Amino acid sequence: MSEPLSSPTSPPETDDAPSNFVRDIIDEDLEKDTHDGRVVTRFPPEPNGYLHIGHAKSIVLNFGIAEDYAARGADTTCRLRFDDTNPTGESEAYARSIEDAVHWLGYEPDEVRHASDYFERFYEYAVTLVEKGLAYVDSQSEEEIRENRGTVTEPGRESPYRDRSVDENLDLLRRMKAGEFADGAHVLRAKIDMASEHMIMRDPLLYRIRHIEHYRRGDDWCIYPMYDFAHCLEDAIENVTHSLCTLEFANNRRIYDWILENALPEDQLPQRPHQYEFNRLNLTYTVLSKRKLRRLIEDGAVDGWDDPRLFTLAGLRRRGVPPSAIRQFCRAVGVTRSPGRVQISRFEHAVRDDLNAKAPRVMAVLDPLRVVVENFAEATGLDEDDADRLEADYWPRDITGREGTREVPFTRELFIERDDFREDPPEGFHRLAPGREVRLRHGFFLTCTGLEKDDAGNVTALRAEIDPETRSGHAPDGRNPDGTIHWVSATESLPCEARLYDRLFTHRAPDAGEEDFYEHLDPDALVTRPAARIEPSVPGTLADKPKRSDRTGGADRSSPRGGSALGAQRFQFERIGYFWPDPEDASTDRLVFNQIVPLRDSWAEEDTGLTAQELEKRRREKERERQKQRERAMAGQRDPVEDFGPEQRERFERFLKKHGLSRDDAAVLAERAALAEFFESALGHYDAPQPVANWTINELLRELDDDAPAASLAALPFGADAFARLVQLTDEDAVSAQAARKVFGEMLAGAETEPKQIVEKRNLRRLDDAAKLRRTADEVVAEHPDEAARYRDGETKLLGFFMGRIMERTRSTADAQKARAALRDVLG
RNA sequence: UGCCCGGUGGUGUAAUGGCAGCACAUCGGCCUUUGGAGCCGCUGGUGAAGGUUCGAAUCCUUCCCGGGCAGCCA
Repeated sequence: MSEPLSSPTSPPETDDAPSNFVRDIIDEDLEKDTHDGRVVTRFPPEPNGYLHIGHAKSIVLNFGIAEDYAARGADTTCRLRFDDTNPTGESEAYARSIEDAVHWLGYEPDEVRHASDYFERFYEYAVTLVEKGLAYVDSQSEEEIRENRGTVTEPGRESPYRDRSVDENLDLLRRMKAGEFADGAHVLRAKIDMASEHMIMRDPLLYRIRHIEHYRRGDDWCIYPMYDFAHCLEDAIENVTHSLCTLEFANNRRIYDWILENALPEDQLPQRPHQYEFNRLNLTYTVLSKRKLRRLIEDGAVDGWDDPRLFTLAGLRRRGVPPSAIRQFCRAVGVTRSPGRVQISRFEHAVRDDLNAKAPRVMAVLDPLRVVVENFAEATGLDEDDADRLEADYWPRDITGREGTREVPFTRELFIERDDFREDPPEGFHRLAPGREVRLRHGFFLTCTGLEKDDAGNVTALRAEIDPETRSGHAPDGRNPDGTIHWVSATESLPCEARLYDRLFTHRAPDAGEEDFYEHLDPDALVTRPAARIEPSVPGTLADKPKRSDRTGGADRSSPRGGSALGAQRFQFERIGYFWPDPEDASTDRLVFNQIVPLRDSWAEEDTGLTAQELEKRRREKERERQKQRERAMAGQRDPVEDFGPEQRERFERFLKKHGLSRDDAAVLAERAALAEFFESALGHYDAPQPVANWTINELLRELDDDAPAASLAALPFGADAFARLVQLTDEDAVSAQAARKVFGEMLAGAETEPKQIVEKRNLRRLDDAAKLRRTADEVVAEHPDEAARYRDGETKLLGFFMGRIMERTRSTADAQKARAALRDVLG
């Protein structure tokens, strides 16, 4: 009976730890031992607002990596670091709420740090850059700086102060720090390149003057570092190995790398932190940006940061969403580099999935309709105002390992859900209607024998009779009603208020269009049911008031808290949804329940997903869209020669006429002078234009740095002659195409650059011995009987699978033609 | 328009040159004292065109579409 609500051991959450590109990178670094087996991550919020579910994704990512890799033996650390470099708007209160939210989510940072503790060190790094001539004090006005930055298509102009001497810069910087200048009088800038095509590199600002009190450092400083300067250094100071941030910082990686490469001592560079960007979490039917959330709150569209309609962590917490569900959701959505919008139904699924096994079932009626059981006394043998106390299970039978029951009073007058009765039931309606019989959950079968209406024609009460033989919920004659409905006693149930929350916006992407997202606000996102009734057992079974003390580390990680035997905070109101007492407004005299998430309701009109028809329509639209795009793509194709200069044109013509290349190939080579030169030089050693062109374009080109093709070509460990000999080797069938690519890989690595030598050393000569290939094919087929059967069954695409196995076994040396023939032979 | 990043069923995500898989949603069936849960099944996808390769979602080229960058914000 006192079965604890939480299982003693939490389920291993790492089981489904998804593979993602960040973990791939970490695996690789661990493999290469880049960081001596350390994996150091961090969650770096600025304490100027509240956290939302998007931050939860980042928290789960960073702390989850620390947990998972620690379990695998790595030396992991994950810190909470406040990125408090801009005192405007930052506060201790925000910092506390953020730390609290991290705890609530179930994580304990290895350490809590503050960027503001590093201000002295940042300054030292700034001095270093100035001394190296890589930073200068600029005294232009804010407007001048903006104007001189240029645009995405026009280069910027250098500041007239750009060439100040190191000594002058040092002096000015010192005086900025000393408070000799007013806000905006000077800034410190990196000296990089005002003409860079990367806007971020046009002499980015490093420090600005701000005579503002910092919530932790007081008046210690009047210059504050910019994000791009501070963040990478914070990571370096903390020995962060993998610095994870969202995609919009991808451009900033250039300056992140630049600062570290130029400010850090040489010996720290090999282990310096690297930034990786992942996709931020977006949800349908809601907004998540700090700015938009703030606006909703300040305008009174919602009731505060913890309004349960909001996807702030405070809101989700108040609504009753368990942290374990949020963690699971965050793991399930995945980490990639493609931005998208996750359907809210996935979130709801995660919450239901979590609560299904954890929330005991009770009954509540949100919109009560009175039912008078006219044969009560006669059927139960009790007095009219007595109660038949029915024993009801807290758990359905498919929830294993959970037991427990309570008594539910069954009286002459009941309440049922108004929705569960129709005077004129539509097709497929399984519930109560005049003359119909339904099962009352945990009790009798009940038949509606009549109804009462008010002057307006609204049904005000029902008359009904129960079958005395069905107290157990079963009929001796085996009949089984279509529907089962929930109910409470009219006289013994308790009044309560229920708050139902729905998505805040009616549009799947409220902030995506031109229009203001306010236009999509759903006024019905909060529906209050003030006259709800709940079975009397509930208040006594509630765990301690949830309040803000819901520190159950994600509920399932620590032992259940005291309180009643059941110790539950969250319930399923049968057939409605999951609920818990509102932490602010519920009290012992006032029952107020928040709906955490409704139950899935396959009877209700589904407005979340798309119907089959809509799906079909979408498909047709997509096909049309594709057709259109095909046309657009074709129309956009232009003659590459159009933009060519005279030299390129000349090369193009030569490749076309003299070497007989295709227009595409000729254009690719002609466009790139260095590559063209290499190509023609290779041709001098092996005069087979098309094969050499293929190799140049498809294999060589990708190894070149786009920004400096000539330099990377010159830096190649081999010349055009060796390259030509490689092409010749494969062209003359001495090695298979795949083996040739292996050889090329080794040439790039540089230890041995003569193709023939590599072929000999690695034993990569083409294998075309028919008997040998036949034996290999036999073995491969014998090893995969299932696939062989499927192939013989007509799944001929599996030939590729078998080819793969042969190539694997022969280290890519097999002659493809002959191997294929052998396979066909064996497979019949 | 310069640069960077991204496009895989309706949605989110796997497949690291070798069988396009998983989850959610949808639809159908089974089961059910919750129209819940569970179980089984169906439908449906690599933005386009060329190229390389025995073999391409993956490599190359071009195009199309979407996002980001011109704060003394982060």
